[in-house]
Amino acid sequence: MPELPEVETTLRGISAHVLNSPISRINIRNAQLRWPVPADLASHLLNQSITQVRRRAKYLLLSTDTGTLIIHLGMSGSLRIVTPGIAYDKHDHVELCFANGKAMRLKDPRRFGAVLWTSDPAEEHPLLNHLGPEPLSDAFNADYLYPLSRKKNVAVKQFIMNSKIVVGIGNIYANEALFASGIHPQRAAGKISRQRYENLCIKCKQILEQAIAQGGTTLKDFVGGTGQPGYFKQELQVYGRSGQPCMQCSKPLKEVRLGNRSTVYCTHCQK
DNA sequence: CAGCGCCCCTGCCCGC
DNA sequence: TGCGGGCAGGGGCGCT
Repeated sequence: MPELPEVETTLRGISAHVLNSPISRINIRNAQLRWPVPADLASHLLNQSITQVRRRAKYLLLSTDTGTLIIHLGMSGSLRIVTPGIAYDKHDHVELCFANGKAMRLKDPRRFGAVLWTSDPAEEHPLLNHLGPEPLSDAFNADYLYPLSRKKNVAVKQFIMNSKIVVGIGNIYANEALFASGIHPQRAAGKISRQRYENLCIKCKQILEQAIAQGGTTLKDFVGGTGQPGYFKQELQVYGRSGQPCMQCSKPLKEVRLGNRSTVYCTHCQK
């Protein structure tokens, strides 16, 4: 999936095309996602314009004057801007057509994504109201992270992948940030110094920003809003490189499973 | 209540 | 070439 950089890339790709143009038609081709796509979407959106597009965690928030369309891309979702009428892909679920002649299609083969509507401020939605800070915000720093980590036995990788602690850091970038920080992914969160957390925060930001600059990471099928793949894959130091030589010390990278997610690290460079 | 699996689903890759 | 098994970028939820 789309981790934060891929969602941010999608946001930037779709924004200009979907903003401030009345929605002329909505096609729900397959309502089955993580939750059913609301059948009454059209009643909220038809003839309305999207006045704001933003991201919170990995949620895309498209707001009109009366509410917000919440979109999550799950593991395999992508949004594309197309010309209405071109052939649908097999797993195109939802299409919004705009008066400007563009259409936005959500495709999600694995259906772990979501399309929801809320008439309340989106941040108050139950899926969003408990979320931790954005990793690229100033609020994400050692002053915040270090005290939270005290007495926590959970592995640091799981700690930074917990959206109540900080949002948007998924499996790829958790692996990468820990490698860049020289921190062993299985180290207990509570046993890491303030200084190392400071470094970890900086590395998280650097890696996420670098990935955004490259249009995200395309492993298999991710495309940004205008159909382009991301090029950060070639920058990956550890993710997907189990058994291959460490880029720093050449020792073979090790892989373990942590919280059911593949975890790759260097036994020599990460302590 | 923190923490841990399970599970939702399709597709792809690997080994036999 | 076909098929079964395992695994994949997320995260809500139920159970202990």
